[in-house]
Amino acid sequence: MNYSELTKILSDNDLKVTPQRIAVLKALMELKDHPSADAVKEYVRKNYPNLALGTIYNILETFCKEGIIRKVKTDKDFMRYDIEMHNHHHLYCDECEYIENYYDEELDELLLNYFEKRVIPNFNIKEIKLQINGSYKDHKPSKKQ
Amino acid sequence: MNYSELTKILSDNDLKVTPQRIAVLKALMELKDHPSADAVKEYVRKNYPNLALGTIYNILETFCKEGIIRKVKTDKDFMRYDIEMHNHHHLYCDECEYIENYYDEELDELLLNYFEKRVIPNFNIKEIKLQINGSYKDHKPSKKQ
DNA sequence: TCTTAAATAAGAATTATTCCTATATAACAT
DNA sequence: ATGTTATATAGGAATAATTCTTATTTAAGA
Ligand SMILES: [Mn+2]
Ligand SMILES: [Mn+2]
Ligand SMILES: [Zn+2]
Ligand SMILES: [Zn+2]
Repeated sequence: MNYSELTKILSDNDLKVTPQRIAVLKALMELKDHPSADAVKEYVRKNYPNLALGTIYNILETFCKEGIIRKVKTDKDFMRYDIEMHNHHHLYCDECEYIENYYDEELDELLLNYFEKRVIPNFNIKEIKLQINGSYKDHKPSKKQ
Repeated sequence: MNYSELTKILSDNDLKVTPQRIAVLKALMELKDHPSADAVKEYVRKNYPNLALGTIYNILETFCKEGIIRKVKTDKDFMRYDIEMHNHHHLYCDECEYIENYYDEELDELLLNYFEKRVIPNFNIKEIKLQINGSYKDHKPSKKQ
């Protein structure tokens, strides 16, 4: 994704185009595995060694508010972020920190149909995400993302 | 659940029976809404004002290791815990911190069948949990759990 | 080029959680 | 019942992730 496509994402969301935001946006796209703020920091500082960590948190929060990215739920004590906004679910590996996107339209259809019939009293469903827990048969060792 | 039932849970898991562990176990059962360590602290200190927060974290971690409780994934920066170990899913309210258990055997059956056919390459599924996001039509205001 | 509201850098502060260690105690053996 | 010992706890310090504060910089529009 080139510079003008990245700026478009920002200006489409009424955000000022700054080098920091572009760098964070690019990092989120390159780092496939739902990076943490720290992982984003490591990545962007290759090119912007002075980019403040506080700024990264600001930008991530702004992107969340604008719906450019989402937070990913984990059972660790740090947050991870997801720039893939198309409908998908997640495969969580038991043995490492890897979280993979899982796309399955047939499944989405199945769930949609199921919850059309099966109404949950007093609750208004907006979306359903699957956490698929398990392990990769061949999983790569991985540190904090 | 009475005292001897609580002690049984501990001794069945080869854990020493201490007043602190009993108190935390009881708190987890009384506080239905997937309490945080802090919520457990507030609850147990009604009866044990000196019970150390570090001890609560120790106990929660021990219970997790023994499979007495589980961590609940949220997109907040603190952990929540779940003593309900029967198979269930979660309803996450958009507008407050409430997380409700959702039991649905028909759905579990449906998913089981679906993923018997639909094998995910290189991934070994252990369990599937639904995060059902939405809002209660009549939702109670709620602070940090 | 000028203006200004908004964004950033740098570091302090806060919060959740973990670590450390002296003391206390549950479980078991005598 | 009492003594022994490995383990658990209290209390406080340390750590790590995140948020806050404020002076400075800058993007965007006039
Ligand atoms: Mn994803
Ligand atoms: Mn639950
Ligand atoms: Zn793995
Ligand atoms: Zn609610």
